Amino acid sequence: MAKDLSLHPKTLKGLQTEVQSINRVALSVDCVIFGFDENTLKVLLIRSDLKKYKGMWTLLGDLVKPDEDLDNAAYRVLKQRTGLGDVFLEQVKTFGEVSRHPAGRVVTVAYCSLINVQNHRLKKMDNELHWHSVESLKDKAMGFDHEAIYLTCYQWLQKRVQEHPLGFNLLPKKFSLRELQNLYEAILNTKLDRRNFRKKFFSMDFLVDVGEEEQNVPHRPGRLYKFDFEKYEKNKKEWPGIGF
Amino acid sequence: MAKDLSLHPKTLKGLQTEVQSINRVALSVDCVIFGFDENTLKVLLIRSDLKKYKGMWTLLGDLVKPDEDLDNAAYRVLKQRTGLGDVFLEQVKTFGEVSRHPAGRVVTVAYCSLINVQNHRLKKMDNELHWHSVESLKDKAMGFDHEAIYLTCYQWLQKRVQEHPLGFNLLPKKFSLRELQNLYEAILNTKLDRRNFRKKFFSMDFLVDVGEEEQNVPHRPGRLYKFDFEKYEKNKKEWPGIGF
DNA sequence: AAATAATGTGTGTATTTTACACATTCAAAA
DNA sequence: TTTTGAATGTGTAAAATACACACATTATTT
Repeated sequence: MAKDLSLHPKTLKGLQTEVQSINRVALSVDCVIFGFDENTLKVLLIRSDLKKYKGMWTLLGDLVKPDEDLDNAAYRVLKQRTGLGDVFLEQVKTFGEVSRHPAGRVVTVAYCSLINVQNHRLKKMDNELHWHSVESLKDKAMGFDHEAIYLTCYQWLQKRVQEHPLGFNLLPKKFSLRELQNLYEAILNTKLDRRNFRKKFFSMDFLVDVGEEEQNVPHRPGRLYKFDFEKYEKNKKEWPGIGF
Repeated sequence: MAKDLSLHPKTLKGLQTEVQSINRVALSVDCVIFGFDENTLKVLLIRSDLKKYKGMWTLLGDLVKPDEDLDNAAYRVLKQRTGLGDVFLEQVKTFGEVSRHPAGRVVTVAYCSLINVQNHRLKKMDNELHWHSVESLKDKAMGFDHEAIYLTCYQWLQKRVQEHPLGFNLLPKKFSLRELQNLYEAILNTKLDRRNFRKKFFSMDFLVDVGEEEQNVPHRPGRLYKFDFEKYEKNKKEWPGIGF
């Protein structure tokens, strides 16, 4: 049985013995990558090659390297799979059940990423890399504990998108209010009132009219806006108030 | 350089090779244990014995054992130090910077715990185990990256306590509204209006009058209430609304 | 018995949310 | 060219919620 690290951490050498002992686990990151396309919220998955999970879908992940920060590992996976850098990425939760991985103890840190799929083609070298609508995922089986991880991240997104301006990461730089509303409706799986939605976002005062209009829409084009981060930082309210 | 786990996970045997390879790290849990006493929010810390952090304070933690779930490891640490079981404990964030630990790569999963210190004596076997007020911690140095971990958990608590009924875990089963308000004021570091606070909590409709009054107070005693979890579950609102 | 200090209850105002209606503009169809 | 359709863009009233604030009540202490 391992000695207790914190109860008797007398010397650095003693600690090093502990740290380098058998008391170690494999550590991975798994990315839940969301995209928004055709008014649908989608998740990027790859097919599992493992016999045990034959035909099932899994999140994109990899082992964390010994000299690699967690965030960097997640960025690496993301870049590797999508070719995209400088995208939204945030740690959500760590899953460490002993038997969650058939190959042994693997603890995984789940990340949520939001990317703009506009003008983005997946690298088809990975021919089993596909977008799956959140809707369709209800009926699909996922390998490992990836369904639990995905659900955690999806619920995290649903909550988070209501209290922080994350959603814009899923849209092109310039977007119409209709697109923004479609996004929120897709994420929250609700219908929202168009006028109140508009009023809400204008009142928060971080949308800037870029003076352009939608192109190639089969109806009256809407104005295009961009999200102004500085304005948001200046005006954001600190006190949400108690309520539950 | 390690092979990519997800790009080529052909066989279980191959995976096992990866998982059991050098590609492993030490994993620990660290608990930010909050208590509420003398109208003050406090954190339980131990003094570091490490030379590098001589005299500094650190969180309570330990290495996760190879056959131990993360949550269980945190529970174990908590039980070991406080003697308490069945207490509030929730995972907050994982800290995995490569050089965060002087003894080598140690990734740690931070947990936040809320305990009721009423009628609770610390096990003085650990004579360097002490409560520290959140206020006093501003001026104290902490070892490792524990200040960052503590701050993350404190901010997490401040946000969380406003949207979920966590606070009750810091109070005795029966409490007065004044105690509850003092708790919120301590956590949020604000003054709240007594009448509106009262109205707020009564309107949420999960406080049950236990028909008793405060004892041994030097003024008119207040009524005692308890938190009714079932009532909360029934009445809680689902839609907080967009706003940031 | 008086003074003190906290509990317990409203009430009016401001702010925010919600429901809802109509005119405008562009594109496509006639 | 005109008409029609469909979505954009704006406003207003009612309802709900948050906020500021005052006074009577009750137990303890002097």
